[in-house]
Amino acid sequence: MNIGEVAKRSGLPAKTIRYYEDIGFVTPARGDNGYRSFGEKELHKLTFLGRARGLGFSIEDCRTLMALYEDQGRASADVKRVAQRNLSEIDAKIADLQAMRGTLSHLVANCAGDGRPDCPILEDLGRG
Amino acid sequence: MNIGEVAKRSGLPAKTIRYYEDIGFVTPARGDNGYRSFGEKELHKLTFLGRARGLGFSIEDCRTLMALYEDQGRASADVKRVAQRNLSEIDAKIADLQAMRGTLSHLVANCAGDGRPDCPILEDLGRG
DNA sequence: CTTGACCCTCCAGCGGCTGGAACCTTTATA
DNA sequence: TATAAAGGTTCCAGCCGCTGGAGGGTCAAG
Repeated sequence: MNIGEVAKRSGLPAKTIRYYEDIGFVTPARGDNGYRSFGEKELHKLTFLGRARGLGFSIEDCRTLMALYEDQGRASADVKRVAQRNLSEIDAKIADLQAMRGTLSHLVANCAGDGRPDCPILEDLGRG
Repeated sequence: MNIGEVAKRSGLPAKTIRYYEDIGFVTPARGDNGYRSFGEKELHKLTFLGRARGLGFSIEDCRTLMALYEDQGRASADVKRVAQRNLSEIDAKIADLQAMRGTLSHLVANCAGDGRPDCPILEDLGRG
């Protein structure tokens, strides 16, 4: 399987797949023409990776998860720990964004948004 | 005022202030010793900037907001437009994160997290 | 034999800083 | 007065996770 098909089937851009090879995530074989040649296993890995990234896991987390995935004797506790840490990071980000959102939506709501120069948004930002 | 004091009073790291000078946000005078010399106006600008960044505005948005702030005849509509766009970007990010959070917390909740290898988190990620 | 789709490598850049090296200046202390 | 600590300077590199583009090679169809 060439990179184009793997890209299609995994949902990852070819560029990203090459990058994942660079950082040692997959090591596809090479044909005589120099083209990468992927098997089902590599495709599966990449799909796993794409999903994990989609759930907000960092590349390093993915490395850990991948290793656990391939270790038949792993303890689910190890996986859960990684996932829970990710979950709290996500929660922290959501909280940050919601705090921003609160302030900003308040300001937006109070701004006339017309041709006059008076603007509570700028007033707030400029409060020294 | 040297950079250290501006850093303290604006809440921004000195490094960041130097960076903001690099990208043309402030242009402090220089003393004979080469040290940056900030006035109240620069401090105020930096504080504005810090607040705007804290509300999630991009550097480019900040540039726009700063210009509007300094333009006494601006229309509040122009400011509001920028703020609203930022608000929808924040909303989009929150929605993304909440989708992740939903899936992930579901998986975490269903993972025993003990010494056994069975793990719905990995199972889900590996679903080809 | 050419066209066009695919593949390759390598380098640069995104945003917004941040760390560190290597150096100079000012201030406080012994 | 010597010196050490605390501040300032520049410049270059790196963070994350890709992404774009240049400049090429390869392959299948017409």
